[in-house]
Amino acid sequence: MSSALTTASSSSSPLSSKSCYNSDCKELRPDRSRKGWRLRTGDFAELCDRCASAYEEGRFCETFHLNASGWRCCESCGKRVHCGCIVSAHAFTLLDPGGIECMTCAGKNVILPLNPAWPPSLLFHSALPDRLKELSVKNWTQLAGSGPVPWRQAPSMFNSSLPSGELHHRAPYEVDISAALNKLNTSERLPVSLEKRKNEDFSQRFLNGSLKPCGQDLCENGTAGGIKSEDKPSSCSNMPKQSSFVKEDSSTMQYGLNIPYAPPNEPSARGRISGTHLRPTPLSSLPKQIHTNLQNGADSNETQLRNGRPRGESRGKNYLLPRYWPRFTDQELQQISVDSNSVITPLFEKMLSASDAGRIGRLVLPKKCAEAYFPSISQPEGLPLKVQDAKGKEWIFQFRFWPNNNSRMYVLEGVTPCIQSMQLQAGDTVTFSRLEPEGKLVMGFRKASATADQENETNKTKNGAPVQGDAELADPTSWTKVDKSGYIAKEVLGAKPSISRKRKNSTLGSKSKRLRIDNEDMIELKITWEEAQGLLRPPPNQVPNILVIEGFEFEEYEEAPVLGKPSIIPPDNTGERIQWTQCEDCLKWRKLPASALLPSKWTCSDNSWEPERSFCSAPQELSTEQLEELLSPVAPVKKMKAAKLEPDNVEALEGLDTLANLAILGEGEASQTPGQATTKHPRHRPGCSCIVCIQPPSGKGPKHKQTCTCNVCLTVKRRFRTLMLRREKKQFEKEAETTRQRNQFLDEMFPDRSMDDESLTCSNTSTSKLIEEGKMNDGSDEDPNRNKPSTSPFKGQIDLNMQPEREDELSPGSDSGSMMKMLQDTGDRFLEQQRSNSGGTRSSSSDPLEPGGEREHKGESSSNVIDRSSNNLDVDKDHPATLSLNPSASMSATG
DNA sequence: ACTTTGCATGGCG
DNA sequence: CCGCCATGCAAAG
Repeated sequence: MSSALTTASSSSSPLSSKSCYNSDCKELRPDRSRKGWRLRTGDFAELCDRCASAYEEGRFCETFHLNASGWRCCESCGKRVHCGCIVSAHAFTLLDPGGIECMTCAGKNVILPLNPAWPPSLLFHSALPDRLKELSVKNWTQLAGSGPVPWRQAPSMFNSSLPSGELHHRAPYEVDISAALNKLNTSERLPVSLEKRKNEDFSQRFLNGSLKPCGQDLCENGTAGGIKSEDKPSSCSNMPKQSSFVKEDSSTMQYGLNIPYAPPNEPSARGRISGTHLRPTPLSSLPKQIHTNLQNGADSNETQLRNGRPRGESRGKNYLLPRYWPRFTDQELQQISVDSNSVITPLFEKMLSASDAGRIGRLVLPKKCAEAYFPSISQPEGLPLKVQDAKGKEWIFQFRFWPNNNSRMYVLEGVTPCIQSMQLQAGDTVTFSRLEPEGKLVMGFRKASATADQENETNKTKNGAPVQGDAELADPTSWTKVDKSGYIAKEVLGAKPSISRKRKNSTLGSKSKRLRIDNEDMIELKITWEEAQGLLRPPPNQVPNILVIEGFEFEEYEEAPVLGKPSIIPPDNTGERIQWTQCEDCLKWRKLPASALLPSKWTCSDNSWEPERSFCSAPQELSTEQLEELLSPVAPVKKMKAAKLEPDNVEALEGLDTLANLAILGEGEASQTPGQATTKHPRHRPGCSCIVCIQPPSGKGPKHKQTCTCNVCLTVKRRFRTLMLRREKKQFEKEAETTRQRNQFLDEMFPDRSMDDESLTCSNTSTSKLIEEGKMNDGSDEDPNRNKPSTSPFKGQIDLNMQPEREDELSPGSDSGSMMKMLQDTGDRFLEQQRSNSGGTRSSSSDPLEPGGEREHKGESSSNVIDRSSNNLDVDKDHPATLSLNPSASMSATG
């Protein structure tokens, strides 16, 4: 496979202690050797001065691997980059369209993982926004129980669902497990009983991919510049197991996942680099942390220092029950972060039991959490523990334990005042995090009510986005009350906290739950990525950087964005930055300062900026015309801005461009006048361009013939075609799955085996073809960005109603004769199928809709008003965005 | 009599 | 079957 890998450093067996680890180097290393890349053992390659210098200066491959294979050129700057060994593993990033980019270039352009794991569903994605959306909405179930969601790097985490066979991916961030591995060296194993644990078992999670980074890291670092066959996945899978049982010693080492949270003040390069390497970020499902470490070998010590925290002797054996996994939202994290220099490490959380919240003032701590994250105590009396709440107030609790069945029961005593101050009760959740580098413990909370509302809302309509009609949105300056992570507390299904006397609400179990929304009935309740985008606002007092990625503008925040009520921010031509938003009650549009952060349930009464319009009876300032203008497609939007529609382009879009466009342009019989409020769906607002809204009410409107090519029909047909194509693709993918996994690994590690093409080819040739076709059809696209090599062929032409995972779907804007024919064909098939199978189970995600017929809203793309200009984005509400989608946040763009 | 403390019990995963 | 932990409960204050 790759001879390049058998490089010097690739010699997997450590050389004699005195020789330079680089086997291409004949020198003996001096007594004081220098560290190179990290090895599987957690140690670092011991290099002689010369090699170490080369390594540190990034010249290692140039020096020693010059003749090895695996050299490629950066697509952006053309620089040669070695892509075939461990040393260079982080020096490049794989581009979606193929090719690689050196980190310098990647860092400039990207804040997202460029070497994603490419889960099957992503294999065909080329447009970044789509990938984002994909990431945001895929694997929802995997989000369950997942850990903190780093808003900057979140995209990577959605890959945690990758099958175990995909352990090959490189660590999303370099995970500093060196310390853990040090322990590995002293390797103390856990009791067998522990090792046997399934599912929640640390090792199990490792194996199934959720702890991939460590595993990958292990692999990567353990293979010292090359991969030997025995080092490949199999060995990777073994390693984690070991490490997962490594016991902690008394050092300051921390195990577990790094929190995928980029310190705001960290050099962007670092953040980006970590981002670019990310991939399957395990959602940090495990609250334990391993600090990110991008410099091989650079900071294991730092890590330890940073986390100066005594460890219990049994800490290493911890794996936490999912119910304790921290599910902080980025918002919560952000709020906790008092000091921008601090990094928050979510540790764990616990739902308060009746006794916890009771007057006794004892909070029972999950044993493993206590042992993992709190100081180790040997006396039952324990220690006073200083804990800071999210407001910065400090509390001192007694952290102690009781002997219990040969074990311990850990409690925090004296929590009553704190609990009361937070107004918590049984069912609410307290969260524990640590501020780095101070190591300060921070206690936060999440009200069950907020969670309940949130979750209900989530599951009813928005998938976690506290938008209109949602429960109270957490006041950004106050406590975080909203859990956007998509989980539902057990109580929320019942009648609120009232922890039943019955122990452990047996019906629902003690685990947090997320109502499944992947059924047809719930689809209409989902929020789209696009909509979610529309809810994101820069954090207070933050001016986002604008990045252009693949032709799309993104807002990049140094801090996590916050959620707000959708609003429209018109162009800033007067110097007065304002936004328009709609009252929840009277639906009148009100003008507010653009900087105002609006709660999801904003009403006129909240209008403190314009007292005379702080009640619903006050007339609307905007005329219908003005509103229309505001809502018009060319109106600037707040969020994700796809390639702009120039008036000239309208022609090109005629007939087949996105539904949204058509609807907005008022073209076609079914379209609605923009600005005209629709009542077709509660979530649809004036200007909503989804298929539901652009159609006349049930039974009304013209009949559609089979040959009809109106927007609606075309859309329906297109969607049907999508469905069919998807089915085919699915089938194909299934077969190719195994191969692809292997290939992905190989491709990523050994690009010289022409991974780009191969992965596509082996995955789905028809899809590739379609992509090709899409490229060709892109001729009418005047998007200036399309010349960018790494740009998706669909940019600017992505249909709102397409499925995120359907990049193979042609944009209707790129009309052609064959396209029309295809639509016709699929449309016919659709109609046929409809005739013969009218009540059958239908795929909710690509449910064909009958033109002009009575329909329910089943997951159509209902673009949020504020997001209308993003109608070129491939958004599908079948893939709701979760607000824990912090990635989206970081990717938001201003209009 | 009431509260606090430390431990025991047993349901549950 | 075993460990966790929510809660019961008795002793101590």
